Amino acid sequence: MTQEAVDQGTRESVSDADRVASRLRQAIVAGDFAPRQRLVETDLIEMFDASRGAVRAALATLTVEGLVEKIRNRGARVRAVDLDEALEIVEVRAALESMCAARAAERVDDAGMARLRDLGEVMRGAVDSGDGEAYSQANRDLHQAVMDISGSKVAPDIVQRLRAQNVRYRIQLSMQPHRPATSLPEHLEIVEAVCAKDPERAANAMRAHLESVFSATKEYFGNRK
Amino acid sequence: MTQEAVDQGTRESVSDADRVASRLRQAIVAGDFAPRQRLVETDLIEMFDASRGAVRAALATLTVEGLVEKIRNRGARVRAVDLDEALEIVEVRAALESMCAARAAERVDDAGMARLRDLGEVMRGAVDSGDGEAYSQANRDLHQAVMDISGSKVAPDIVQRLRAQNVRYRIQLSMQPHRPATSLPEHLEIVEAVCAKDPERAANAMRAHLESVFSATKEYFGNRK
DNA sequence: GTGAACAACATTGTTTACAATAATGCACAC
DNA sequence: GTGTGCATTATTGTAAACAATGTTGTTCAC
Repeated sequence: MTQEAVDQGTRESVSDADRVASRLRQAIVAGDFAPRQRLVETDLIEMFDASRGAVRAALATLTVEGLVEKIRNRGARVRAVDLDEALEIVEVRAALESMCAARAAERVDDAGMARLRDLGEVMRGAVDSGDGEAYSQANRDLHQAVMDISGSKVAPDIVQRLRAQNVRYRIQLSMQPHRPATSLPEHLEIVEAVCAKDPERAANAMRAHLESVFSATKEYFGNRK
Repeated sequence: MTQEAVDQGTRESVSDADRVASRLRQAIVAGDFAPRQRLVETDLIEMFDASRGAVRAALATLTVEGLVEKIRNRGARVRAVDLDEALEIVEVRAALESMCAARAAERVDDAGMARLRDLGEVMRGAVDSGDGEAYSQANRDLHQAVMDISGSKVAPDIVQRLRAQNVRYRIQLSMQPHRPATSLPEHLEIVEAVCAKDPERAANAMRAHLESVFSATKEYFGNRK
């Protein structure tokens, strides 16, 4: 639930169930499990070297989070998010993240501005060198940084959960060769708007960016399916 | 052992864990458990006549939902939402519900308009007769109706979960004698705006209403605490 | 060859017992 | 009287066994 998903080594007294949930979540989000892939308890026990109870609790957790779906007496599988829902998720993100962006513009300090500008430069460099993986990572970091700076707690939690749910669409979209070049200026405008401490401009920049993501998702997957 | 006859009746085989989660959630939201009250597994087993595994799974579910918090080796308790978080929740609701209100205004049909206007009349009547309970119920129904009409799925789910989390603030606020009279016109404006099929007006009406809730919450609880 | 009944298997749901941990109360020294 | 250390108790965390359910493959009648 929280971002303490470091690992089990450093942190003592983390229950097995939480550990399994953390690693399973990470595996799903990383794409190690395909959508609709069955999650057989026995396999997970071996994979994570945990008891069945822990695996079971982890599956229950991820089910509530929307990453896994369970059918009674038929087990769990990775939930497949359809296009309509993925688009809804982007819309909700737009509503919440634009709100957080405005708040971030109100509260940002020097350290925050440095962090944002740094991420902006990383993204620019990634586009120049064509490093899609680095861009994707910086993308995620930037969105997270804006929400951290906003000082909110409720909205970021929700957004993080939603981002995990449609990770498949985000990943495939970011693999489009031209996509980073398209979204780079949008991201840079978010950085500038927040650093200018202009809440309305920041909200608009974030909303414009996510509307761009919305259109690109609709375009790309609407045709494919 | 199984008295699901009283509970689900015709419903086909709902797991014990889900049944317990459902009833426990309802109990918390209804205020049968005070915030920070301990939830000892043994007690819940007796209370709901369920196995320990089922109780445990239910507690895990409600923990992810944000209604319960667990401390390792120290058990579960009803999570207490502080004022800051309650206000954040109202802000998030404003962002999401105003979006849904606009969507509802675009999609509303005759049946939906009839439902909204009916609820508006119920609220007006409740204010006239001073029936706070009826007003509260209609209030909840109205917000739910707008989200139903919006045809969305993601945002309503989130809002419902958030509403459950700060139920305590909502209830106490609605007990303020003058509060229904204040919020009635706001609610009626929402109804009118949606029925006028004016998305922007609907979003503004919903946002204005929730900003009013925000202010009232801050005012009332900010002084008390 | 086709379809239905049935049996063997795989997987999950449930219950029970056991271990680990934190809270509590008591004795005892000072 | 007060505080510390120890033993007891209450409560949760973990593991294993058992029961129920769904799935699959096979046999047999037609």
